[in-house]
Amino acid sequence: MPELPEVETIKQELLPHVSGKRITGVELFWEGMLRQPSPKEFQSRIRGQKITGITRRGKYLVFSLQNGEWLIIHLKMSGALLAGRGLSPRFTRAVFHLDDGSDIYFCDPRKFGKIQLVKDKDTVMGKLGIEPLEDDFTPEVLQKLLKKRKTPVKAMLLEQGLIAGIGNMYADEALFNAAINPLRVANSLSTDEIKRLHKSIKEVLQTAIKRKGASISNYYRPGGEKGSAHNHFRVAHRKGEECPVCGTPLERISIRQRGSCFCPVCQQ
DNA sequence: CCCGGAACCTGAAGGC
DNA sequence: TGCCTTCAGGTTCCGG
Repeated sequence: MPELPEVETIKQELLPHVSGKRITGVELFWEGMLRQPSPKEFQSRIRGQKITGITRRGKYLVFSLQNGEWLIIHLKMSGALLAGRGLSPRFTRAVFHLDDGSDIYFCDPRKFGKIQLVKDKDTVMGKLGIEPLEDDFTPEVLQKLLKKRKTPVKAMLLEQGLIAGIGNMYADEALFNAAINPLRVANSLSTDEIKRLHKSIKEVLQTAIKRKGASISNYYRPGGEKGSAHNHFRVAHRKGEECPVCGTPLERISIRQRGSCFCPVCQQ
């Protein structure tokens, strides 16, 4: 499922396909994915616009258009964007036609993904928290975020208004690498634990980007290839397997209705 | 403000 | 083999 590393990979690999191209039309096969404006207005406002760039903010993909508007896509659980010509991928919910004859297909079996066209991107993303891979995400910043919180640290890591882009898989991986139990109350972490967690978050995300994301569920890159990050997961989605450090069977518990895999020995 | 839980969705996996 | 149930989880919304 697309989290920060997957969305970052899609951004990088989609950019050469769309940069400088003009959108000649959009077909919508399921209108529920469109958050705003109405389908007809969306299609008329986006038609003819040149795509000038793509950025990522948290798990959002942000296309900048020549007229100053923003096409914002969230892939949620199962969304994927494929680039090609004359394809008909399964679960296609929308197709963007470009002026070089190529198409961008938005495929999403679960129909959770959302598309919107806005003039002010802050109305969508203004409440997002800090970007964990930027230099201003320091151990001190993390300490301040943790201090106010009485929730389990795992739940806190998933809050996009605090840190933007971490999802269930990478939260589990970061906590394991920092040897912190996911149920630990956020404001109870020691300075040393916060330093370890900060370092682990950066490393886990950077490494996953190098591996082009994790192809769990429906994640595909724009060319149709999978990522390889999931092959290197140490605890995420590995319930019952042996802990890579101590050999103890990994456990899985539910925290805020999210499956959380961890080692009961290494993460006390 | 803070926290937890339901709803949105449907393919895939597991049980019998 | 096939029907049925359960599970998966990012975000938004709602209630305590």
